[in-house]
Amino acid sequence: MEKWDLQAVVGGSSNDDGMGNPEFSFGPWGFQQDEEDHLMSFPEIFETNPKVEDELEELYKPFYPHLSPYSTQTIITTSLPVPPDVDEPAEKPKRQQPFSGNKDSAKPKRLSRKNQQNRVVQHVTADELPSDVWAWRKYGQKPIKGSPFPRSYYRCSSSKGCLARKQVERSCSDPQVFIITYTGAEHCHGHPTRRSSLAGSTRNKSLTAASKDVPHVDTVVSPMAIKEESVEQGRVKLEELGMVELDGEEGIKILTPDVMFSEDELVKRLESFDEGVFLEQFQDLSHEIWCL
DNA sequence: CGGTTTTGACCTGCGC
DNA sequence: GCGCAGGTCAAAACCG
Repeated sequence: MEKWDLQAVVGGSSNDDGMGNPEFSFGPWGFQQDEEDHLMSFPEIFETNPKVEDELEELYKPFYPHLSPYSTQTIITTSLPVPPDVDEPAEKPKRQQPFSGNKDSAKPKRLSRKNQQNRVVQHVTADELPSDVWAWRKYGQKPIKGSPFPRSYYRCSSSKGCLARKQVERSCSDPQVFIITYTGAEHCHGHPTRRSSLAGSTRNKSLTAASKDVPHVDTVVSPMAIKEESVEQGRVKLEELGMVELDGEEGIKILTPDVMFSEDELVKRLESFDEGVFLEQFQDLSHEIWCL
């Protein structure tokens, strides 16, 4: 994956990073999805190239989250947002570290269950597993009583102080449905423009049972660093096509699954955007993805 | 080297 | 108070 950095987005919303900087925003804190059809079918491609189907399955899935008959649901269990509070996270009595000694009293403590009241729950299918702009690091996995599938625990790795977390588990009633629960606080930082390193992120997860149960969701690139003027051009044009919905002066809601290009390429494409050739360009992009 | 995943052990909340 | 289950830690291994 050299030429393109691709990122699929199931939900979209607009927000501000708190510093007055507008950004594209995706992820759990503003979920939206429509029922647009798509221009072409990746499964059709795979059917003609079965040998690489497995390898590219994870790649293609995010592009076409609507292929499944299921519809994504988002359940916000409480409407009260947890204020980002990095300096003073919800404190618990210090845990004794039996194997490391009492070596650290300053690092963030675990959140108590009572403090995880702000939960956003999404029910998605494997095809719809959302990939958001945040970088998540898996920090645990536990078997859940009553469910044959384990639950995986992820925390945001974009910023060391970020308390955003999510859990991914399969529904025991319908193994095709994944339950993604976002807990903790909102991200306390801007979206990562690029992952600092991909090391360790590409191991063959398909070889492990755990990964089969809970597919990994990776983060590649966000469009945050794109030239603002180009973004603005793209916004207007995408809105004209009904692909996005401008939300106020700065915000933008993605109404269709998105594809994130490399920054340079996206800028180029936005600058030369032409409705008339949009479909053709999309077909070309799909071909380039296939050629990876 | 710096990032990730894996995984067993430990901590904590909650019900009884 | 006890036990269970969920949530987290951190060492080890892995990867680019």
